[in-house]
Amino acid sequence: MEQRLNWEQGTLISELIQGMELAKQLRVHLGTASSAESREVLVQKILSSYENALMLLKLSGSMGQPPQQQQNVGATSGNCVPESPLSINGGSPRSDDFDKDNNNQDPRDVSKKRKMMPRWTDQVKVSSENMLEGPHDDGYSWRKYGQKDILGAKYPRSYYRCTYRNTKNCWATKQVQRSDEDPTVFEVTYRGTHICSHGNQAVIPPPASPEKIDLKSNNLNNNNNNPQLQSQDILLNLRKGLRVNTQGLDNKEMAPSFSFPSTSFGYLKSENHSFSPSGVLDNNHFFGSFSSPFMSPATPELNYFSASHSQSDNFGGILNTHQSESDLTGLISANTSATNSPIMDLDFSLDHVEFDPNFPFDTPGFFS
DNA sequence: ATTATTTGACCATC
DNA sequence: GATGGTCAAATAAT
Repeated sequence: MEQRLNWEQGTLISELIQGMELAKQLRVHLGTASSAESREVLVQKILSSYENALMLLKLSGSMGQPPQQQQNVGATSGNCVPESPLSINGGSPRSDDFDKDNNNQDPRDVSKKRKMMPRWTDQVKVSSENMLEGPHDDGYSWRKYGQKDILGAKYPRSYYRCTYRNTKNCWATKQVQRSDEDPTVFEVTYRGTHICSHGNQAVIPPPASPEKIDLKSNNLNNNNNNPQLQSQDILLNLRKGLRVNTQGLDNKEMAPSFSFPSTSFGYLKSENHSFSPSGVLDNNHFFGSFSSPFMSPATPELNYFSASHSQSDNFGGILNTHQSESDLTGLISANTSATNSPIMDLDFSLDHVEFDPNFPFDTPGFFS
């Protein structure tokens, strides 16, 4: 938790710094004969930065405490949550107990949060070729933490979490269930979004890497071609690209350091996934919401958001900060792909952009 | 030595 | 109580 909060703070600070830098750039632009276009771009960037920062503050404030305490410990979650040792406490090694020890926090927050994490299912077909070599991964580094025989299922379900859960507080998990009907098909249910930067290689899908582990154990760790993750990665990378480039001059300069491989967009539009009927989440959604002046014109539906709902910029940034997943999940509850139903993003974007008037922005130490 | 997997047990939910 | 999800000690792999 501490790590995450620090990370949020860092993100917040960098957003604010970015906003400041952009404002400086804008000032320079104003003093020169720069085009209105580039000024507009800068303005958008600035707005986006500050919106992100505010959103970050809001979500930070609403996280990590029971709702009834929200009004007076908004800052606490940002800075004052008791530092909890990640080490195992002697009496009860279970992390649930660890959570209980974390005062100021509902012990069920974590499980609740996880329950509300965005979730979507991907069906992955593993060719016999891959079966032999071991399926290549989805660009993320997963660590298996459990396996369970599921009632009525022929094959056990495997549970994976992000390898960087501890180091980067990345809470993404996935479940892999081999299909009864077609053993070459694996249903991969992803939960949570990666905040670790280690997924970025997914934008350029890695060559088949041997994951022989599961081959011997009946359940393959099949993780290829996951459009959602791809888009998450794109999101992350886009964010990175934004950052890098906003430190520079304007968006036209970002091309060399940032580009969308065309294949990624292909993945985004791929139909090779199905959503679970329950907590569905399509990250295309996020992608769509992550409007940016830099979005490729080749993605009209994305530009649609960009143009019509610039507020949704927030969530692109926030998503990357892995803010309150419960909040986010709520926001995205009406899941749909950007491709299929951009209208849904309208709600997604606008309903939650308002800031909580009661949010204690002036809480001492909140900005420290 | 470090990192990952296996697996039985614990816990929450229904 | 049954079930699914997670933990963590033991074990294996690197």
